[in-house]
Amino acid sequence: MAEKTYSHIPTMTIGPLSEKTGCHIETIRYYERIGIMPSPPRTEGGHRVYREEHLKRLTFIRRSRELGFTLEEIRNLLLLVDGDDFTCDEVKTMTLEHADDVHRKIADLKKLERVLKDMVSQCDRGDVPDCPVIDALFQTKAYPSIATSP
Amino acid sequence: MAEKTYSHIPTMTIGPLSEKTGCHIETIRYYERIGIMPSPPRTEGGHRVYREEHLKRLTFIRRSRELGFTLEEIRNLLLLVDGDDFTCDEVKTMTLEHADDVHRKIADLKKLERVLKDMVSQCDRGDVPDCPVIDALFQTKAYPSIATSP
DNA sequence: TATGAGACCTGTAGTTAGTACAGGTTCAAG
DNA sequence: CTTGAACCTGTACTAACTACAGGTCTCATA
Repeated sequence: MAEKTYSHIPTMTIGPLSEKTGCHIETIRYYERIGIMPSPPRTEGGHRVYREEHLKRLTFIRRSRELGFTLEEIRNLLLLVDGDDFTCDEVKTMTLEHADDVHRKIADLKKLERVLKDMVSQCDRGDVPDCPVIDALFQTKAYPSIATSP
Repeated sequence: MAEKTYSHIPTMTIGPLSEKTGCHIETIRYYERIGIMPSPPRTEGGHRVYREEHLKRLTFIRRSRELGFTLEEIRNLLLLVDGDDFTCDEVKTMTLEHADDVHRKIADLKKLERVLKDMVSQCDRGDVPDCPVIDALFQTKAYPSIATSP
């Protein structure tokens, strides 16, 4: 009964980890390459063997990506988590900054939508070859500048 | 008075073109490389010489980019313009499709903003080490799925 | 125990829309 | 004629992956 391996701990290869997290296999390997996922132990043949902690970490990364954090931001969040001396305040600040970014992006896109709709509303005569949209695109400054955030 | 060159047509090198359009020089050369700007004539020494038509075309591209069209979409718009047998309808359709994209993106980002704000609103006790944001990020599905468009 | 399908491996290249050099040449003003 | 700014080419880099090619490992079944 006593085994020298950790076989009593549930492990998995990259395939199941991929299924459980919804991350593509290539993405998981990519995360390892760029250092936000640790290199897991391998089988003798070289296959990656993951444990519960890897699943947790990858879930965290995935979830953060879904929320639009960049990998750089996630890297920082993970540093805080790993250091385990972070304060809630630091995390809150980062999240609020990100929320602001999102907010700005929404505002930019709304302006954009407005301009596009305006342009289209000019052309309601169907199949004439003269096109107000094209005309507008040739204008240097037909509308107040649209500041699309990077 | 009769000159065999086109010196009576206003020309410019890449620097002034860059200034007038707000496109970086490298970007202009890039557009030429990928074929959405034509290769202009050159001086004997190899410097690019642009004319009014180049300025117009680049303005068109710039403006379209500002409006969030991809280079691929712009390529199509330019095909229509170049073919000069396009109908306003085709352009209108493309623009409306793009507007829809933008609309969806706005909706997605709004959901995102909501989730971020919700997460942050959980943590109002300042500097405790236990952080609801981090906790939420470790959850597989703490919120209804956020479909961030590609 | 042999075998074969399927899972896994590494490494490289491509995607989008540019930006940032290095190292060399040309232009135009004085 | 000189000099410094502007221009040239070519390559490499960015973010966040995705998509192979070509080879190896695993493990359930015969």
